[in-house]
Amino acid sequence: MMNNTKNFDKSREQNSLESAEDYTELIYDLISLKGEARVVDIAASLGISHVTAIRTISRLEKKGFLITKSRSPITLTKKGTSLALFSKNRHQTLLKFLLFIGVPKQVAEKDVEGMEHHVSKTTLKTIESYMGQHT
Amino acid sequence: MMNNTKNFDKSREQNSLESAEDYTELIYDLISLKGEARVVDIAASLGISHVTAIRTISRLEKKGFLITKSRSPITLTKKGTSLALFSKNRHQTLLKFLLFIGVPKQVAEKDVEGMEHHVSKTTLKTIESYMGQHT
DNA sequence: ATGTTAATGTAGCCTAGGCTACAAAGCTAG
DNA sequence: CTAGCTTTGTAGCCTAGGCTACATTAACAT
Ligand SMILES: [Mn+2]
Ligand SMILES: [Mn+2]
Ligand SMILES: [Mn+2]
Ligand SMILES: [Mn+2]
Repeated sequence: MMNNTKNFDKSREQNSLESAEDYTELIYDLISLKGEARVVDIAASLGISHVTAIRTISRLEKKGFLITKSRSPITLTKKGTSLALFSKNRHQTLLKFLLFIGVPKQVAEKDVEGMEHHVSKTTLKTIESYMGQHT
Repeated sequence: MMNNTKNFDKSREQNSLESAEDYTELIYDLISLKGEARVVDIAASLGISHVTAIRTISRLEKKGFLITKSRSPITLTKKGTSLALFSKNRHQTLLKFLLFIGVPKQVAEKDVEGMEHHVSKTTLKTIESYMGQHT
């Protein structure tokens, strides 16, 4: 107890990456599946208004994750693609793990969407290794 | 992919409970350990300014989790105590689980602080049962 | 008893993420 | 080719959660 300052801090810092992770992951998937990522589809997939999507996307552009061109589909930068791939992999691994220990699929899919953003690389590695040994 | 609207939604809704969970848990611990919970200690423990702590605490009071009295220590309502106990238990369980699968203590303690808020009751139960069977 | 320090509170500013209402641009059918 | 949807964009508002600077209150020590 007490003196967990750093843990809380980290938890909050990381939060600023959550959007980047969810958006890049989603944009990557939209491009794979539909050929392009449009604001409308992003907003629909995230269950938010297109206005909110536009503003978040514009922030992510400033941070170098993606590129927008007025009334054109959104594309990921190298940095954005990296983050998307990393996020997709982590999402996948965590989902598999929850299923592995017996969490029902519906629940696992819901929980992973939030949990994923707080799983460190070390924990991810540990999960992978644990599943490897317990098959 | 696509159509994960509800999962994202849930992930965001739940977010509004995060503060309540962290604050009630912390206040509960402060009372146990120091005999009372004061703004200064809450702010220090969370690594934020006392001003931010005061404002969040006042929001939590409006939501019925705690009671403040000018320049007096903070107390938890029944609702707040319930949430604290639930959060502490969930924190404990998740931490034990991460340690169980081999995550180093420092890392586990950091990750759990964020992850805990996204672990559903179903997943928590699953974790407990899994650990019970694999001891 | 009073001066200093510590704790609490207020004012006012910022960013991220939400929203509605409205405006403009672009596609698509008829 | 133009009328009407669809998509994108803008203006302006809100809340949560951050902050600094300053004010006030309470506690403590000399
Ligand atoms: Mn997510
Ligand atoms: Mn995800
Ligand atoms: Mn926490
Ligand atoms: Mn906790």
